[in-house]
Amino acid sequence: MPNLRVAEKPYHHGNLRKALIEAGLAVLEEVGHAGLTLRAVASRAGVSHAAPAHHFASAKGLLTVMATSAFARFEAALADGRAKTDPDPVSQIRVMGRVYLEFARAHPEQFRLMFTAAKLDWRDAELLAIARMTYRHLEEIARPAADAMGANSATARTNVEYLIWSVAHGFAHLAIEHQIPKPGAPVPTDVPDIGGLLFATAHRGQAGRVKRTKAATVTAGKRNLKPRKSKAERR
Amino acid sequence: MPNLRVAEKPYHHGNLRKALIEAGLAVLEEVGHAGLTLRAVASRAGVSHAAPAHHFASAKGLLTVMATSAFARFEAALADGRAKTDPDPVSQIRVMGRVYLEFARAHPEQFRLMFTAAKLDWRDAELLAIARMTYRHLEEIARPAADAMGANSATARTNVEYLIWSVAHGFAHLAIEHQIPKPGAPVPTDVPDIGGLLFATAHRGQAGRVKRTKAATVTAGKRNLKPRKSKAERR
DNA sequence: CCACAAATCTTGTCACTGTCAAGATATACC
DNA sequence: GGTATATCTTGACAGTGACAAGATTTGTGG
Repeated sequence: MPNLRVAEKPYHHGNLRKALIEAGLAVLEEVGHAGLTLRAVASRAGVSHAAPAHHFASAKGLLTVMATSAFARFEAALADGRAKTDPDPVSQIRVMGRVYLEFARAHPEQFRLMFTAAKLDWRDAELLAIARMTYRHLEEIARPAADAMGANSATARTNVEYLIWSVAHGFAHLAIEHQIPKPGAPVPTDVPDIGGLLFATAHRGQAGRVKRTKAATVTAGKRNLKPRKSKAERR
Repeated sequence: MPNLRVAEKPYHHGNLRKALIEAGLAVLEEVGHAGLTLRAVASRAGVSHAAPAHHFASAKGLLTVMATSAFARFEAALADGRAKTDPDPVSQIRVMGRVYLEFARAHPEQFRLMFTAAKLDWRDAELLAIARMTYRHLEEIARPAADAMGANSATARTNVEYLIWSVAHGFAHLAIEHQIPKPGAPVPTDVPDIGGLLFATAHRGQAGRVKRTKAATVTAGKRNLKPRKSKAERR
Protein backbone atom coordinates (compact mmCIF):
# COMPACT_ATOMS: atom_id res chain seq x y z
CA MET A 1 0.00 0.00 0.00
CA PRO A 2 1.61 3.20 -1.14
CA ASN A 3 1.75 6.08 1.31
CA LEU A 4 -0.62 8.83 0.36
CA ARG A 5 -0.61 10.77 3.62
CA VAL A 6 2.56 12.83 4.07
CA ALA A 7 2.14 13.37 7.78
CA GLU A 8 2.68 9.69 8.61
CA LYS A 9 6.40 9.38 8.15
CA PRO A 10 6.72 7.78 4.77
CA TYR A 11 9.70 5.52 4.31
CA HIS A 12 10.98 7.79 1.58
CA HIS A 13 11.34 11.37 2.70
CA GLY A 14 10.60 13.09 -0.58
CA ASN A 15 13.39 15.63 -0.64
CA LEU A 16 15.74 14.56 2.08
CA ARG A 17 18.73 16.20 0.52
CA LYS A 18 17.23 19.65 0.79
CA ALA A 19 15.88 18.88 4.25
CA LEU A 20 19.35 17.85 5.44
CA ILE A 21 20.89 21.09 4.21
CA GLU A 22 18.27 23.13 6.03
CA ALA A 23 18.56 20.96 9.13
CA GLY A 24 22.33 21.38 9.02
CA LEU A 25 22.08 25.14 8.87
CA ALA A 26 19.52 25.16 11.66
CA VAL A 27 21.71 23.00 13.90
CA LEU A 28 24.70 25.18 13.11
CA GLU A 29 22.83 28.33 14.09
CA GLU A 30 21.38 26.85 17.27
CA VAL A 31 24.13 24.76 18.81
CA GLY A 32 27.16 25.94 16.87
CA HIS A 33 29.96 24.14 15.15
CA ALA A 34 30.67 21.77 18.03
CA GLY A 35 27.15 20.37 17.98
CA LEU A 36 26.95 20.06 14.22
CA THR A 37 27.15 16.29 13.79
CA LEU A 38 25.76 14.19 10.99
CA ARG A 39 23.65 12.34 13.52
CA ALA A 40 22.18 15.54 14.94
CA VAL A 41 21.35 16.73 11.44
CA ALA A 42 19.79 13.39 10.54
CA SER A 43 17.80 13.36 13.74
CA ARG A 44 16.50 16.87 13.11
CA ALA A 45 15.45 15.88 9.60
CA GLY A 46 13.63 12.91 11.10
CA VAL A 47 15.71 10.18 9.48
CA SER A 48 18.15 7.57 10.72
CA HIS A 49 21.78 8.32 11.46
CA ALA A 50 23.03 6.73 8.26
CA ALA A 51 20.58 8.36 5.89
CA PRO A 52 22.78 11.38 5.05
CA ALA A 53 25.38 9.04 3.56
CA HIS A 54 23.05 8.41 0.65
CA HIS A 55 23.01 12.07 -0.30
CA PHE A 56 26.49 13.21 0.72
CA ALA A 57 29.67 11.23 0.38
CA SER A 58 30.91 12.44 3.74
CA ALA A 59 30.44 15.17 6.29
CA LYS A 60 32.56 17.40 4.10
CA GLY A 61 30.05 17.00 1.31
CA LEU A 62 27.21 18.33 3.44
CA LEU A 63 29.35 21.15 4.79
CA THR A 64 30.28 22.14 1.25
CA VAL A 65 26.65 22.48 0.24
CA MET A 66 25.88 24.35 3.44
CA ALA A 67 28.72 26.76 2.69
CA THR A 68 27.42 27.19 -0.84
CA SER A 69 24.05 28.09 0.59
CA ALA A 70 25.67 30.54 3.00
CA PHE A 71 27.66 32.16 0.19
CA ALA A 72 24.45 32.54 -1.79
CA ARG A 73 22.77 34.42 1.05
CA PHE A 74 25.85 36.57 1.53
CA GLU A 75 25.98 37.40 -2.15
CA ALA A 76 22.29 38.26 -2.12
CA ALA A 77 22.78 40.57 0.87
CA LEU A 78 25.70 42.21 -0.86
CA ALA A 79 23.80 42.70 -4.11
CA ASP A 80 20.82 44.05 -2.22
CA GLY A 81 22.92 46.41 -0.14
CA ARG A 82 24.72 47.75 -3.18
CA ALA A 83 21.51 48.32 -5.09
CA LYS A 84 20.06 50.33 -2.22
CA THR A 85 23.20 52.45 -1.90
CA ASP A 86 24.48 55.48 -3.75
CA PRO A 87 26.61 54.28 -6.70
CA ASP A 88 29.35 56.63 -5.53
CA PRO A 89 32.57 54.55 -5.32
CA VAL A 90 33.27 55.38 -1.68
CA SER A 91 29.70 54.54 -0.69
CA GLN A 92 29.91 51.23 -2.52
CA ILE A 93 33.08 50.30 -0.66
CA ARG A 94 31.46 51.27 2.62
CA VAL A 95 28.34 49.25 2.01
CA MET A 96 30.44 46.20 1.24
CA GLY A 97 32.13 46.59 4.60
CA ARG A 98 28.79 47.00 6.35
CA VAL A 99 27.27 43.93 4.69
CA TYR A 100 30.40 41.92 5.43
CA LEU A 101 30.39 42.84 9.11
CA GLU A 102 26.64 42.42 9.52
CA PHE A 103 26.68 38.98 7.94
CA ALA A 104 29.61 37.82 10.04
CA ARG A 105 27.97 39.04 13.24
CA ALA A 106 24.53 37.71 12.38
CA HIS A 107 25.82 34.29 11.27
CA PRO A 108 29.29 33.78 12.74
CA GLU A 109 29.22 30.01 12.39
CA GLN A 110 28.26 30.19 8.73
CA PHE A 111 30.94 32.82 8.20
CA ARG A 112 33.61 30.58 9.76
CA LEU A 113 32.44 27.64 7.67
CA MET A 114 32.67 29.68 4.47
CA PHE A 115 36.29 30.52 5.20
CA THR A 116 37.55 27.22 6.57
CA ALA A 117 39.12 25.59 3.53
CA ALA A 118 39.88 22.29 5.24
CA LYS A 119 36.21 21.59 5.88
CA LEU A 120 35.06 22.28 2.34
CA ASP A 121 35.56 20.77 -1.06
CA TRP A 122 36.69 23.71 -3.14
CA ARG A 123 36.60 21.63 -6.30
CA ASP A 124 32.81 21.73 -6.06
CA ALA A 125 31.43 23.55 -9.10
CA GLU A 126 28.52 25.23 -7.35
CA LEU A 127 30.66 26.49 -4.50
CA LEU A 128 33.21 27.85 -6.93
CA ALA A 129 30.48 29.49 -8.98
CA ILE A 130 28.88 31.39 -6.11
CA ALA A 131 32.28 32.37 -4.71
CA ARG A 132 33.27 33.70 -8.12
CA MET A 133 30.00 35.55 -8.37
CA THR A 134 30.61 37.15 -4.99
CA TYR A 135 34.13 38.13 -5.93
CA ARG A 136 32.78 39.87 -9.00
CA HIS A 137 31.07 42.36 -6.70
CA LEU A 138 34.46 43.11 -5.21
CA GLU A 139 35.93 43.61 -8.66
CA GLU A 140 33.22 46.06 -9.55
CA ILE A 141 33.51 47.89 -6.25
CA ALA A 142 37.30 48.14 -6.42
CA ARG A 143 37.53 49.19 -10.04
CA PRO A 144 36.81 52.92 -9.59
CA ALA A 145 39.35 53.13 -6.78
CA ALA A 146 41.93 51.33 -8.87
CA ASP A 147 41.29 53.64 -11.79
CA ALA A 148 41.49 56.72 -9.60
CA MET A 149 44.83 55.58 -8.28
CA GLY A 150 46.20 54.87 -11.70
CA ALA A 151 46.24 51.13 -11.21
CA ASN A 152 46.15 50.12 -14.85
CA SER A 153 47.46 46.57 -14.93
CA ALA A 154 45.40 43.58 -13.91
CA THR A 155 47.86 42.96 -11.10
CA ALA A 156 47.53 46.49 -9.76
CA ARG A 157 43.74 46.25 -9.85
CA THR A 158 43.84 42.90 -8.09
CA ASN A 159 45.93 44.46 -5.37
CA VAL A 160 43.28 47.09 -4.75
CA GLU A 161 40.69 44.32 -4.57
CA TYR A 162 42.82 42.45 -2.04
CA LEU A 163 43.22 45.58 0.05
CA ILE A 164 39.51 46.32 0.26
CA TRP A 165 38.71 42.66 0.87
CA SER A 166 41.37 42.31 3.54
CA VAL A 167 40.05 45.26 5.52
CA ALA A 168 36.47 43.99 5.50
CA HIS A 169 37.37 40.36 6.05
CA GLY A 170 40.05 40.96 8.65
CA PHE A 171 37.88 43.31 10.67
CA ALA A 172 34.87 41.00 10.54
CA HIS A 173 36.94 37.97 11.46
CA LEU A 174 38.69 39.69 14.34
CA ALA A 175 35.31 40.92 15.54
CA ILE A 176 33.60 37.54 15.67
CA GLU A 177 36.67 35.96 17.28
CA HIS A 178 36.51 38.54 20.07
CA GLN A 179 39.82 40.21 19.20
CA ILE A 180 38.03 43.43 18.32
CA PRO A 181 37.19 45.46 20.32
CA LYS A 182 40.37 45.40 22.34
CA PRO A 183 39.81 45.24 26.12
CA GLY A 184 38.01 48.32 27.36
CA ALA A 185 37.19 49.72 23.94
CA PRO A 186 33.62 50.12 22.64
CA VAL A 187 32.16 47.70 20.12
CA PRO A 188 32.67 49.28 16.69
CA THR A 189 29.73 49.50 14.35
CA ASP A 190 31.57 49.83 11.08
CA VAL A 191 34.54 48.51 9.18
CA PRO A 192 37.42 51.02 8.76
CA ASP A 193 36.70 53.39 5.90
CA ILE A 194 39.28 52.19 3.43
CA GLY A 195 37.28 53.67 0.59
CA GLY A 196 37.61 57.18 1.93
CA LEU A 197 41.29 56.63 2.42
CA LEU A 198 41.83 55.33 -1.10
CA PHE A 199 40.12 58.28 -2.70
CA ALA A 200 41.72 60.78 -0.39
CA THR A 201 45.02 59.50 -1.70
CA ALA A 202 43.81 59.32 -5.28
CA HIS A 203 42.64 62.92 -5.31
CA ARG A 204 46.17 63.88 -4.49
CA GLY A 205 47.06 62.53 -7.92
CA GLN A 206 49.14 59.83 -6.38
CA ALA A 207 50.00 56.90 -8.64
CA GLY A 208 49.03 53.37 -7.73
CA ARG A 209 51.41 52.43 -4.99
CA VAL A 210 48.98 50.30 -3.05
CA LYS A 211 51.03 47.16 -2.98
CA ARG A 212 53.82 45.18 -4.50
CA THR A 213 53.59 41.51 -5.30
CA LYS A 214 55.90 39.04 -6.90
CA ALA A 215 55.12 36.13 -9.17
CA ALA A 216 54.72 32.48 -8.19
CA THR A 217 52.09 30.07 -9.42
CA VAL A 218 48.66 29.10 -8.25
CA THR A 219 48.06 25.88 -6.39
CA ALA A 220 45.25 23.36 -6.59
CA GLY A 221 43.31 21.29 -4.08
CA LYS A 222 42.50 17.63 -3.62
CA ARG A 223 39.66 16.17 -1.63
CA ASN A 224 37.26 13.28 -1.39
CA LEU A 225 34.03 13.09 -3.32
CA LYS A 226 31.20 10.85 -4.43
CA PRO A 227 28.62 9.31 -2.01
CA ARG A 228 28.54 5.64 -1.18
CA LYS A 229 28.46 2.66 -3.50
CA SER A 230 26.71 3.01 -6.82
CA LYS A 231 23.98 4.96 -5.12
CA ALA A 232 23.28 8.66 -5.28
CA GLU A 233 26.04 10.51 -7.03
CA ARG A 234 26.12 14.02 -5.68
CA ARG A 235 29.06 15.18 -3.57
CA MET B 1 64.22 1.06 43.67
CA PRO B 2 64.05 4.59 42.36
CA ASN B 3 64.67 5.09 38.70
CA LEU B 4 67.99 6.72 38.03
CA ARG B 5 68.21 6.05 34.33
CA VAL B 6 65.98 8.38 32.32
CA ALA B 7 65.98 6.23 29.22
CA GLU B 8 63.97 3.44 30.86
CA LYS B 9 60.56 4.99 30.97
CA PRO B 10 60.15 6.04 34.58
CA TYR B 11 56.63 5.91 35.91
CA HIS B 12 56.76 9.63 36.50
CA HIS B 13 57.62 11.58 33.43
CA GLY B 14 59.47 14.45 35.05
CA ASN B 15 57.94 17.34 33.17
CA LEU B 16 54.98 15.89 31.38
CA ARG B 17 53.14 19.16 31.19
CA LYS B 18 55.82 20.77 29.08
CA ALA B 19 56.23 17.59 27.04
CA LEU B 20 52.51 17.54 26.27
CA ILE B 21 52.57 21.12 25.04
CA GLU B 22 55.47 20.37 22.72
CA ALA B 23 53.90 17.13 21.59
CA GLY B 24 50.68 18.95 20.90
CA LEU B 25 52.40 21.54 18.75
CA ALA B 26 54.33 18.82 16.93
CA VAL B 27 51.16 16.86 16.18
CA LEU B 28 49.42 20.03 15.05
CA GLU B 29 52.23 20.85 12.64
CA GLU B 30 52.51 17.33 11.26
CA VAL B 31 48.97 16.06 10.94
CA GLY B 32 46.98 19.23 11.31
CA HIS B 33 43.95 20.17 13.34
CA ALA B 34 41.95 17.07 12.43
CA GLY B 35 44.62 14.76 13.81
CA LEU B 36 45.21 16.74 16.97
CA THR B 37 43.59 14.49 19.58
CA LEU B 38 44.42 14.22 23.25
CA ARG B 39 45.23 10.56 22.71
CA ALA B 40 47.62 11.29 19.87
CA VAL B 41 49.35 13.92 21.97
CA ALA B 42 49.60 11.56 24.94
CA SER B 43 50.93 8.79 22.73
CA ARG B 44 53.56 11.07 21.27
CA ALA B 45 54.66 12.11 24.73
CA GLY B 46 54.92 8.43 25.65
CA VAL B 47 52.19 8.37 28.27
CA SER B 48 48.77 6.80 28.57
CA HIS B 49 45.66 8.31 27.04
CA ALA B 50 44.37 9.67 30.35
CA ALA B 51 47.62 11.24 31.53
CA PRO B 52 46.91 14.70 30.03
CA ALA B 53 43.86 15.04 32.27
CA HIS B 54 46.16 15.43 35.26
CA HIS B 55 47.77 18.52 33.73
CA PHE B 56 44.90 20.05 31.79
CA ALA B 57 41.27 20.15 32.81
CA SER B 58 40.13 19.47 29.26
CA ALA B 59 41.26 19.60 25.68
CA LYS B 60 40.53 23.32 25.72
CA GLY B 61 43.08 23.74 28.49
CA LEU B 62 45.86 22.21 26.42
CA LEU B 63 44.83 24.18 23.35
CA THR B 64 44.89 27.39 25.38
CA VAL B 65 48.46 26.79 26.47
CA MET B 66 49.44 25.82 22.93
CA ALA B 67 47.94 29.05 21.65
CA THR B 68 49.80 30.98 24.33
CA SER B 69 53.00 29.37 23.13
CA ALA B 70 52.16 30.23 19.54
CA PHE B 71 51.42 33.85 20.47
CA ALA B 72 54.76 34.03 22.24
CA ARG B 73 56.62 32.93 19.12
CA PHE B 74 54.61 35.33 16.99
CA GLU B 75 55.36 38.20 19.35
CA ALA B 76 59.04 37.29 19.32
CA ALA B 77 59.08 37.24 15.52
CA LEU B 78 57.34 40.60 15.44
CA ALA B 79 59.74 42.15 17.96
CA ASP B 80 62.71 40.74 16.09
CA GLY B 81 61.45 41.92 12.72
CA ARG B 82 60.77 45.41 14.02
CA ALA B 83 64.20 45.67 15.61
CA LYS B 84 65.89 44.73 12.37
CA THR B 85 63.84 47.23 10.38
CA ASP B 86 64.16 50.95 9.79
CA PRO B 87 62.17 52.79 12.52
CA ASP B 88 60.46 54.77 9.78
CA PRO B 89 56.69 54.49 10.42
CA VAL B 90 55.88 53.14 6.97
CA SER B 91 58.63 50.54 7.23
CA GLN B 92 57.38 49.46 10.64
CA ILE B 93 53.86 48.96 9.30
CA ARG B 94 55.25 47.00 6.37
CA VAL B 95 57.34 44.71 8.55
CA MET B 96 54.35 43.94 10.70
CA GLY B 97 52.49 42.85 7.57
CA ARG B 98 55.41 40.73 6.48
CA VAL B 99 55.81 39.01 9.86
CA TYR B 100 52.07 38.44 10.06
CA LEU B 101 51.91 36.84 6.63
CA GLU B 102 55.07 34.80 7.10
CA PHE B 103 53.90 33.42 10.42
CA ALA B 104 50.47 32.52 9.06
CA ARG B 105 51.99 30.75 6.05
CA ALA B 106 54.69 28.98 8.03
CA HIS B 107 52.33 27.83 10.80
CA PRO B 108 48.78 27.99 9.46
CA GLU B 109 47.39 25.58 12.03
CA GLN B 110 48.84 27.55 14.92
CA PHE B 111 47.54 30.74 13.34
CA ARG B 112 44.02 29.31 13.11
CA LEU B 113 44.20 28.12 16.69
CA MET B 114 45.26 31.56 17.92
CA PHE B 115 42.22 33.13 16.32
CA THR B 116 39.56 30.54 17.09
CA ALA B 117 37.93 31.90 20.21
CA ALA B 118 35.67 28.90 20.79
CA LYS B 119 38.64 26.55 21.23
CA LEU B 120 40.46 28.73 23.74
CA ASP B 121 39.89 29.97 27.25
CA TRP B 122 40.35 33.70 26.91
CA ARG B 123 40.06 34.16 30.67
CA ASP B 124 43.49 32.58 30.96
CA ALA B 125 45.91 35.12 32.41
CA GLU B 126 48.98 34.03 30.45
CA LEU B 127 47.11 34.02 27.14
CA LEU B 128 45.69 37.45 27.86
CA ALA B 129 49.13 38.73 28.84
CA ILE B 130 50.91 37.64 25.68
CA ALA B 131 48.03 38.83 23.51
CA ARG B 132 48.15 42.20 25.22
CA MET B 133 51.90 42.32 24.75
CA THR B 134 51.49 41.60 21.07
CA TYR B 135 48.83 44.26 20.70
CA ARG B 136 51.19 46.79 22.23
CA HIS B 137 53.38 46.40 19.14
CA LEU B 138 50.40 47.36 17.03
CA GLU B 139 49.76 50.39 19.20
CA GLU B 140 53.36 51.53 18.78
CA ILE B 141 53.32 50.89 15.07
CA ALA B 142 50.02 52.67 14.49
CA ARG B 143 50.76 55.70 16.65
CA PRO B 144 52.83 57.68 14.12
CA ALA B 145 50.22 57.14 11.43
CA ALA B 146 47.46 58.21 13.78
CA ASP B 147 49.39 61.32 14.75
CA ALA B 148 50.13 62.18 11.14
CA MET B 149 46.45 61.94 10.31
CA GLY B 150 45.42 64.07 13.21
CA ALA B 151 43.83 61.23 15.09
CA ASN B 152 44.02 62.71 18.56
CA SER B 153 41.43 60.86 20.61
CA ALA B 154 41.95 57.36 21.93
CA THR B 155 39.08 56.20 19.76
CA ALA B 156 40.60 57.65 16.63
CA ARG B 157 43.95 56.04 17.40
CA THR B 158 42.25 52.71 18.06
CA ASN B 159 40.58 52.97 14.68
CA VAL B 160 43.94 53.32 12.98
CA GLU B 161 45.15 50.27 14.90
CA TYR B 162 42.11 48.31 13.77
CA LEU B 163 42.69 49.35 10.17
CA ILE B 164 46.32 48.24 10.09
CA TRP B 165 45.50 45.05 11.96
CA SER B 166 42.55 44.25 9.71
CA VAL B 167 44.64 44.54 6.56
CA ALA B 168 47.38 42.25 7.87
CA HIS B 169 45.03 39.78 9.50
CA GLY B 170 42.49 39.68 6.73
CA PHE B 171 45.09 39.21 4.04
CA ALA B 172 46.92 36.49 5.98
CA HIS B 173 43.71 34.68 6.82
CA LEU B 174 42.38 34.80 3.27
CA ALA B 175 45.77 33.57 2.07
CA ILE B 176 45.94 30.49 4.28
CA GLU B 177 42.30 29.66 3.55
CA HIS B 178 43.07 29.67 -0.17
CA GLN B 179 40.86 32.64 -1.01
CA ILE B 180 43.89 34.68 -2.03
CA PRO B 181 45.17 34.53 -4.70
CA LYS B 182 41.98 34.53 -6.71
CA PRO B 183 41.90 31.88 -9.47
CA GLY B 184 44.57 32.51 -12.07
CA ALA B 185 46.38 35.22 -10.14
CA PRO B 186 49.95 34.87 -8.84
CA VAL B 187 50.66 34.16 -5.19
CA PRO B 188 51.32 37.54 -3.55
CA THR B 189 54.40 37.94 -1.43
CA ASP B 190 53.33 40.90 0.65
CA VAL B 191 50.40 42.33 2.49
CA PRO B 192 48.85 45.45 0.88
CA ASP B 193 50.85 48.53 1.78
CA ILE B 194 48.40 50.25 4.07
CA GLY B 195 51.24 52.19 5.66
CA GLY B 196 52.15 53.90 2.42
CA LEU B 197 48.51 54.71 1.84
CA LEU B 198 48.01 56.17 5.30
CA PHE B 199 51.00 58.49 4.99
CA ALA B 200 50.19 59.42 1.43
CA THR B 201 46.89 60.67 2.76
CA ALA B 202 48.44 62.25 5.84
CA HIS B 203 50.98 64.22 3.83
CA ARG B 204 48.06 65.82 2.11
CA GLY B 205 47.20 67.32 5.44
CA GLN B 206 44.00 65.36 5.57
CA ALA B 207 42.38 65.08 8.98
CA GLY B 208 41.74 61.71 10.57
CA ARG B 209 38.79 60.40 8.68
CA VAL B 210 39.81 56.77 8.84
CA LYS B 211 36.70 55.45 10.46
CA ARG B 212 33.60 56.12 12.41
CA THR B 213 32.42 54.00 15.32
CA LYS B 214 29.58 54.21 17.76
CA ALA B 215 29.52 53.32 21.42
CA ALA B 216 28.23 50.04 22.92
CA THR B 217 29.76 48.06 25.72
CA VAL B 218 32.29 45.29 25.90
CA THR B 219 31.27 41.72 26.48
CA ALA B 220 32.81 38.99 28.59
CA GLY B 221 33.36 35.24 28.21
CA LYS B 222 32.62 32.13 30.22
CA ARG B 223 34.40 28.81 29.97
CA ASN B 224 35.38 25.72 31.92
CA LEU B 225 38.51 25.45 33.98
CA LYS B 226 40.42 23.45 36.59
CA PRO B 227 41.85 19.93 35.99
CA ARG B 228 40.40 16.88 37.60
CA LYS B 229 39.68 16.18 41.24
CA SER B 230 41.85 17.81 43.82
CA LYS B 231 44.86 17.06 41.71
CA ALA B 232 46.95 19.43 39.66
CA GLU B 233 45.41 22.84 39.50
CA ARG B 234 46.48 24.43 36.30
CA ARG B 235 43.92 25.29 33.64
C1' DC C 1 -0.30 -5.24 -14.85
C1' DC C 2 3.51 -7.01 -12.97
C1' DA C 3 8.16 -8.64 -12.15
C1' DC C 4 12.49 -6.88 -11.31
C1' DA C 5 16.14 -3.31 -10.99
C1' DA C 6 17.30 0.85 -8.83
C1' DA C 7 16.78 4.30 -5.44
C1' DT C 8 16.00 5.30 -0.72
C1' DC C 9 16.23 4.59 4.10
C1' DT C 10 17.13 1.52 8.50
C1' DT C 11 19.58 -1.32 11.64
C1' DG C 12 23.86 -2.95 13.18
C1' DT C 13 28.67 -2.59 13.75
C1' DC C 14 33.45 -0.78 13.88
C1' DA C 15 37.41 2.00 15.42
C1' DC C 16 38.11 6.22 17.48
C1' DT C 17 37.19 10.30 20.50
C1' DG C 18 37.08 13.03 25.29
C1' DT C 19 35.97 12.33 29.87
C1' DC C 20 35.45 10.05 34.18
C1' DA C 21 36.42 6.40 37.90
C1' DA C 22 39.41 3.62 40.29
C1' DG C 23 43.65 1.60 41.11
C1' DA C 24 48.94 1.40 40.78
C1' DT C 25 53.35 3.67 41.51
C1' DA C 26 56.67 7.05 42.71
C1' DT C 27 57.81 11.24 45.42
C1' DA C 28 57.94 14.27 49.37
C1' DC C 29 57.44 15.59 53.77
C1' DC C 30 57.08 14.96 58.75
C1' DG D 1 60.81 5.26 57.71
C1' DG D 2 56.13 5.57 57.04
C1' DT D 3 52.38 7.85 55.20
C1' DA D 4 50.00 11.56 52.51
C1' DT D 5 50.14 13.30 47.94
C1' DA D 6 51.22 13.88 43.31
C1' DT D 7 51.58 11.37 39.14
C1' DC D 8 50.37 7.97 35.86
C1' DT D 9 47.72 3.56 34.18
C1' DT D 10 43.92 0.66 33.15
C1' DG D 11 39.18 0.33 32.24
C1' DA D 12 34.81 1.98 31.03
C1' DC D 13 31.20 5.07 28.96
C1' DA D 14 28.45 7.61 25.55
C1' DG D 15 28.97 9.77 21.29
C1' DT D 16 31.17 10.27 16.55
C1' DG D 17 31.75 9.27 11.13
C1' DA D 18 31.89 5.64 8.19
C1' DC D 19 30.82 1.17 6.38
C1' DA D 20 27.95 -3.27 5.52
C1' DA D 21 23.87 -5.44 4.79
C1' DG D 22 19.09 -5.68 4.82
C1' DA D 23 14.24 -3.54 4.39
C1' DT D 24 11.08 -0.68 1.83
C1' DT D 25 9.48 2.07 -1.90
C1' DT D 26 9.62 3.70 -6.63
C1' DG D 27 10.10 3.28 -11.42
C1' DT D 28 10.46 0.99 -15.69
C1' DG D 29 10.39 -2.50 -19.34
C1' DG D 30 8.01 -6.49 -20.94
